[in-house]
Amino acid sequence: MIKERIRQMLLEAARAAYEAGELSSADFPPISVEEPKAGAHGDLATNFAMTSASVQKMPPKAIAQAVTDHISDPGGLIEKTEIAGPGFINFFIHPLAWHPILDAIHEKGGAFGANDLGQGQKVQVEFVSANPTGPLHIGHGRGAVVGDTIAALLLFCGYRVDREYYINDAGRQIHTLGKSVYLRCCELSGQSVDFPEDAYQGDYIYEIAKSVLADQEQDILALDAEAAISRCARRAAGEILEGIRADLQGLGVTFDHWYSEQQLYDTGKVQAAIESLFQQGLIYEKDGAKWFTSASFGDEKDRVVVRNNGQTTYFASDIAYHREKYERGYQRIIDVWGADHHGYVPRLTAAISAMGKSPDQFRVILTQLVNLLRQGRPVSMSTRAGKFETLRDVVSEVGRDAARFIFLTRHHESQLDFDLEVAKAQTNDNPVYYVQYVHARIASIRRKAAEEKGIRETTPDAESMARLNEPEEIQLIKQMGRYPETVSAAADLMEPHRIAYYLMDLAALFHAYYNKHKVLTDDPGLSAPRLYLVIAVQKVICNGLHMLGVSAPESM
RNA sequence: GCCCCCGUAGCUCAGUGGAUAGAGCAAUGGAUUCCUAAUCCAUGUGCCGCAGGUUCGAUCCCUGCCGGGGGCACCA
Repeated sequence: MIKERIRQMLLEAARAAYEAGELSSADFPPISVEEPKAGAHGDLATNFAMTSASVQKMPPKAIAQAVTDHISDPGGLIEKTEIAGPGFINFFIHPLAWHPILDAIHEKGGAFGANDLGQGQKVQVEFVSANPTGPLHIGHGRGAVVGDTIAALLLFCGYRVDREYYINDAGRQIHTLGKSVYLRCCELSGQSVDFPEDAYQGDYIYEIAKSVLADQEQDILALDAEAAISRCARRAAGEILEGIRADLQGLGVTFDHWYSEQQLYDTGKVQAAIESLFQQGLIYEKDGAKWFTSASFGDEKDRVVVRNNGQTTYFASDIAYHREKYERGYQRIIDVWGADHHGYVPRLTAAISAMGKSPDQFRVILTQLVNLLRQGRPVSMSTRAGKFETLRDVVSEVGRDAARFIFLTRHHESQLDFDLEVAKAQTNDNPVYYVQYVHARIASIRRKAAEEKGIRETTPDAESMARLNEPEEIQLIKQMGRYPETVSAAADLMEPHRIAYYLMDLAALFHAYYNKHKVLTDDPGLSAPRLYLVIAVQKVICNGLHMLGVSAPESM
């Protein structure tokens, strides 16, 4: 808010300077006002003079001088300005000018930092979408948390957001799953079976086989093999999906829609999508297969949608699925995938271009892989042997809050080392507690104020607010003032880790303040504004943690 | 061979064109009669992988190379 006012003042000053003949052009580039890294350079600074140099045909320092000479500051916001370096204009803001941020936080509460970037657009975030052929692993957990948090950010920024899970319940993998279960059923009933290597090896297959055998309604072994496999497949996919749903719920992730691939086939939407592309002349036949001309939409080659054996590919149903998404009225579509699918992006983007949708209506977020460690050593993740640490195991070992926070302490396109021991440690290696502790500490102060000190939570008058002038207090307020722009940047760039880092920074400032200054003093005129300050901190911490799906405890 | 991600302090990582590149961990020393020590304070370390280019200005953008990881089906 202060940044915006400075920007306005600069613009008016530039105009005034031009009218006074001190600038040669009224053509001003967009004015950027940033916080300098070094405190000695003031609270805010602009490079306006440098970016205007070529238009004005003047040295940056002369432009800076002309502009600063015409700055009008009736509100007394600015303590002083200076021209420095190659032509920066630095602003030193009056410390008390930051105080309105506190009022905004108290007024808006949980809505502080929200904006209307999305303007009510409908957006769908599709994430996880793991095949229901086995339990979720840690990598799925990362995708789940990143997707969930991106959805939360977009919601906070004025989008109408739906979270969706796409169930790959059609096709070969499901058939393989059914076969795996069926063979285990046979094995458990004493038959000797040849269990193929490409079948699912995990112990969970035995569990499902047992439950199939325990089902009294129908003797699976009496059916012919294909019918039995199909029955096993349905049953297994259903059970596994239930497990996935439960695991995600354990991570605090829930979906608005679970969308079935099989349903796309059952309702003829896959055929319709292929037909539509064919009508557009974008599908041709070659070698007995049907190809989509993805190369003409930026992919490196054309891709098969119907194989020469008549079966459609996964790509075909994905085209149909995304067509369906737009038909459901989503203006923006976001897919969160594991980075191992990155090669798939160009062809789906091609398909979406063929639907006449612009690239900014479709975005794929790729999450890089997670290395699961224990005390710095890799935990074996041998899928072949079917033995691996599941997401469920991890969450139950380290807890939801720590798991979620750790997933968000890296840029999603960086690989992540997830160390189980670190995740459990209650040290600053594990910053979730560091941030939560702020919330708990302030809750404790508030209890103490009410119960022992008899200090009421009020909106202090101007006179007592003026006592909120310690450097640590101003720092805290300034940091809280950064929350709205952090939220909009995180949403815009779909980088939820920015919120996590923001919270760690805010927490550090609070802990330092807490150690240096007492909130509850014998001086009511001082305690009241300080209480007002720390309650604001607590609200912002709570907002941010809530955004990340992490709890904000009253005590620890 | 082609594509994607990464390369920043001893380690793990922030830093979407600005001035003197930051944090945590690790190391050393200190702080608790006082609102929760899961906290704080002090002490220092960098050819921002390399080489070009664009720019008034590059860790950031472009090109090439080097190193690490992942992906390249009429599989999903």
